[in-house]
Amino acid sequence: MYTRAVTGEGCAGLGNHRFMGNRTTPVQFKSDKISELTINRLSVYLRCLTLLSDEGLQTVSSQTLAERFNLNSAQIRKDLAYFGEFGVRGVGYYVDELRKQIRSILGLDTQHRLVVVGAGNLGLALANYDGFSADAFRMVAMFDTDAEKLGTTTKAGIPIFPVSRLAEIVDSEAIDIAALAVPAHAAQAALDDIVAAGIRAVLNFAPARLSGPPDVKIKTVDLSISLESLSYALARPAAGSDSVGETPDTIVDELREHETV
Amino acid sequence: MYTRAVTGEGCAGLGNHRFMGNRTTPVQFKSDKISELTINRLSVYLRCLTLLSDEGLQTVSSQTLAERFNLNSAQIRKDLAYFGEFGVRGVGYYVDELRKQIRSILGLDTQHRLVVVGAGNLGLALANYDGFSADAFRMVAMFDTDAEKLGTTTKAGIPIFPVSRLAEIVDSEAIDIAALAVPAHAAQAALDDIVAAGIRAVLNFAPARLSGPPDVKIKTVDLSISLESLSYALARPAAGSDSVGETPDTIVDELREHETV
DNA sequence: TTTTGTGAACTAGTTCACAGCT
DNA sequence: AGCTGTGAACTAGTTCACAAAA
Repeated sequence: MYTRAVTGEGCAGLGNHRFMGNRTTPVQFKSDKISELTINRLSVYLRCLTLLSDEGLQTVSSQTLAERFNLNSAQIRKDLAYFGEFGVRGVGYYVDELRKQIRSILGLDTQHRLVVVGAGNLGLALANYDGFSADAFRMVAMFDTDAEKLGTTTKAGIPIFPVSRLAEIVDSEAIDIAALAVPAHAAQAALDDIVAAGIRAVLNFAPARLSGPPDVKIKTVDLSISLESLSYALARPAAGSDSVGETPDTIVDELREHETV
Repeated sequence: MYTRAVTGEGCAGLGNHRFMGNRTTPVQFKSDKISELTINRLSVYLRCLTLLSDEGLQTVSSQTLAERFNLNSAQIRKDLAYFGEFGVRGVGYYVDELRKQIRSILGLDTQHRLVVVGAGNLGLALANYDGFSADAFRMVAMFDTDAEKLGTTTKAGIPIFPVSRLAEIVDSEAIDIAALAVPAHAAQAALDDIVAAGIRAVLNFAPARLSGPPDVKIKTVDLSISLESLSYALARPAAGSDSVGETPDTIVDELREHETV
């Protein structure tokens, strides 16, 4: 059901930003519960727009954007419409303006400070990973329990601390987000430490179902599940070989409450 | 025209298709088009069952399984029912029997041989990652274009070859699956090489939309999108603080055809 | 014109609730 | 009795198609 937003009541004022949010909440939303799928697509749109911007494009229609990147134009419009009226009829969207809006919606206009818990292969790779936007995300520290690793730094110079100092450093370094890269059996305990330290957003790489308070956002990236679904696809030569079967993107996922394993 | 960009998985029911798997397809399926969501949950169920098996449990009902691991019992039954009748009324499911069935469905009863293309931080971490079941997945080789890395091996002893030898090694080593861990701008070219070498299943870590033939299964794990959705959650203190908001799982995702960026 | 924004229609996915088997 | 397997009901997400704006 289309919440309130749809019933035309939404004269919440387009474009004007009310500061309801205390912290950094620039854009006013028309609807409350926006799907994770929509949010993920926003990231995709942002990436596409950046490419177009680099090409020097000033404006783009949902139609063109969709054709260029194999998206659905109605979906683009609908996704954006949840957050405001960013387009101009007869023209399309102003590329740089829309990029700015999406960055704002996603909270990418403020910098997030990250730590990685678990200095194994994956944790070290994440800490040194240069794939995400450096101005929105800054890697600050790593934590591990292995005495040999403590006091050292990664190749990129990220220091490694004992987990016992997590709360202290989260506080002093204003850490926002933690990536959890410990073995499955240690994941719940590590998550508890992370939550106790005051972090409310966790990117979990442990193949485990974790439980945390409802206000902590846990996004799990499960490599085993991903690989196993490839295994399934191989076992089934079927697939959509019949038609143009396309499938855009999709995502990872998130969960909130209780959860285990 | 629906064509391109769709979601979930392939196009809606159009042509009927295939026959069941020829190769290693032991279980007979009742339905053709099974959702990616269902497949991902199968992996979760398998993990849960393994835990129960380790605890010595012989049988388990969907009810018990759901309570223990915060799943939905009707969904468990429905997911399993797509593939056969594995339960016994009045009893539940035989744990080890069901594990075997799920492994078979997911193709985990045959070993898959993997390569990683891109020997950067992430690629090396993947090659050495010990998180996935060693008997279903075997890491065989890595590929890179950086002359300095060639001829060396990873900590775990995986050799690194030039990308020019990809087709040769895929063939001689019977490689099944490739993980793609190169920078976004090089991803499409690397995918083309992988496809040309005969691989039909790719785990893509590049934050790029890739295009390949329809019969090649590409599963993208996009760390940037994951992080950005956490950023969104932080920007919006809201969340489901209102209710017991639960959100089961969800997944990564997959795509098939053309795709860019 | 062109292109947005959006109700309505449609499709996919989840949960309910119960007939029927053990 | 206990529990599966499954149609039916419901909820979520996507796509259509068009009125209204520029």
